[in-house]
Amino acid sequence: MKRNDRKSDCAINYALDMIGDPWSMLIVRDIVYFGKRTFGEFLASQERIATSALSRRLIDLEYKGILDKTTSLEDKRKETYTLTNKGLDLIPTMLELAAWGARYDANTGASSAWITAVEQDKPAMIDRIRQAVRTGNAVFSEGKEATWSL
Amino acid sequence: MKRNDRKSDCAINYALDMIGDPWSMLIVRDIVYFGKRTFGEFLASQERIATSALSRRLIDLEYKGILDKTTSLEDKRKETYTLTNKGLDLIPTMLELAAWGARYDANTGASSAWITAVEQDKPAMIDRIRQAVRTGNAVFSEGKEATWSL
DNA sequence: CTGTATCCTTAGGGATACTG
DNA sequence: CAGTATCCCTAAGGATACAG
Repeated sequence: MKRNDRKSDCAINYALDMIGDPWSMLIVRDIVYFGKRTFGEFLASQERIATSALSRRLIDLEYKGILDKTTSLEDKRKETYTLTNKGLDLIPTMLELAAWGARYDANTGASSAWITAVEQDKPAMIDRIRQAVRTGNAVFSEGKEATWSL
Repeated sequence: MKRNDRKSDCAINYALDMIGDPWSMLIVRDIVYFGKRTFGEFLASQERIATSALSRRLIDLEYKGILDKTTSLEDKRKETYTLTNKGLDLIPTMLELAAWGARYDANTGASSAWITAVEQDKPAMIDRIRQAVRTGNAVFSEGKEATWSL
């Protein structure tokens, strides 16, 4: 029996069943930070996820109610992935992960300014981020985390 | 090549490398929520981790600087696991996971009172939790999450 | 180009035996 | 009891082919 089959009445355990794998939060990050919405955009992420893995993750996240998949209006072949409300509610968790990571990872000095800004007034920032994502804007303008626009 | 080998300058990616597996945060939870400190106590968690898996997780978390392992003063055979500062700093992330999980998991209604209380004044609660953990106290008095004491 | 299917490989959990 | 070692098995990622 695999761990995922184990139920418990713990909310943390539930959360880990939902997004406690190595990729899900990175997909959320790609959407929130970089405004990504398509398969190809996710595929081009820094961490080089394989197509098969990405495909499964997207299906899984949709099944779990974290992503919505809709056919693009412009290009019918293209599917567009957006965060559901359940997915948008992961923003605070994502920010805490980022803050913790930035604190202890020697390689992420560049993003510390942004992290610090978020810490100043977290609830307000979460609102602004949430709004930005819902309206299709990205937190970061480029592939770099150095320049953010909120 | 496995995903863990992939470096990126993303703080979230770093955080996921550290604690993005299915067990690490549950061990942190066991320490923070229930005041657990020994192998046997972790082993008895609701989710029934196997001895071998627990052993590897503990070694790994110590290696990553999240846990400290010290020989118990009373019983020399017994190792005691405590959170480092780096580990204690995971408390905010853990609380966000719990809040998110409680919101969307139908089975965790029992813990919502506690979650609500934390949301009232999160920074203060984090401090109190941190202090409690450092002094060896548990947030929850029993195996149930219903009764908390802070 | 978007996404899935296939095949291969591996990390890591489960059960259990075992050492101290 | 604390913890590790061994063996097995499965979930899931990587590479790639390929279908729409």
